[in-house]
Amino acid sequence: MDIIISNSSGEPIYNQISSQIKTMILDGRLKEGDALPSMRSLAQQLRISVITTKRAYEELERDGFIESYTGKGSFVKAQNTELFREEQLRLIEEMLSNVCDKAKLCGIELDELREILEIVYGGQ
Amino acid sequence: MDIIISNSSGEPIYNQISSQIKTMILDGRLKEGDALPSMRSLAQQLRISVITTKRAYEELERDGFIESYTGKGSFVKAQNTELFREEQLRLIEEMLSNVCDKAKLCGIELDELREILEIVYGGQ
DNA sequence: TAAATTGTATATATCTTATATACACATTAT
DNA sequence: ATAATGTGTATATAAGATATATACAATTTA
Repeated sequence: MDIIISNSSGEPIYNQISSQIKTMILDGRLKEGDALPSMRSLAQQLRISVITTKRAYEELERDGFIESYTGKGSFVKAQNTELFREEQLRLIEEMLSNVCDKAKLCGIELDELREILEIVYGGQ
Repeated sequence: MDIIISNSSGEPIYNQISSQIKTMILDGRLKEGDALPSMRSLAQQLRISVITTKRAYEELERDGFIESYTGKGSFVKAQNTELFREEQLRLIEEMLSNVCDKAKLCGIELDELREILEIVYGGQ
């Protein structure tokens, strides 16, 4: 499992893990029923504590992405992608609203924002 | 001084204060040389500790927005608005990049993002 | 059924946020 | 001049979030 964590980013490690796994589930790299690495093996691989991987998995379980069974392991659940899309849209709207606030504050026009958006969306 | 703080937002109080004062400086409500409310009076008004207002003012001082003098008070400095604009542009680009990552993850097209951007920029 | 592997729970350490209190400097009223 | 008040500053402390070590419980496997 390719997970990369940064200690300097300021984002909690358990969040980095759960969001990367979320991404893998949503883009199809992980499918319904697939087994996740055990909390211990992932912790060992990332050189962090089991408690931290557990917290990441708890977050994924709370959000309906996986299920864990004592003694067996953790597995990807069936996804409601449409519901997730709606949730993401709400988040994106909020983020764009923050961008607009920042922009207006120093006189950045809508056109300029549109340009930046197109550039960062297009490339990568 | 009209400053509104929220205890439930999750954003640190000192950040809420400093960012609102930054806004006032940048949109012209506060001008070079203007005196800020004393740390004590602002703390009293917001029913928070002096240490918290001090931390907000320290942040503003570190970012070059104000200067504080023991016994006298805190005052707005001359602004380099062009430099600030450049910094904000970098931040905005980063935020838009995050938006695009989120969008691609659940199949949201550039057109849809553009629409949302226009809506949240236009109204308010 | 014993050993190994899995998830879980408890107690602890460190950092960030927010605070109370006491201190140092400048202005103002006497 | 100087005492009183108002200003910013420094130290010690409390509460919450993040990450950990260690021991416990359930399942699988040899």
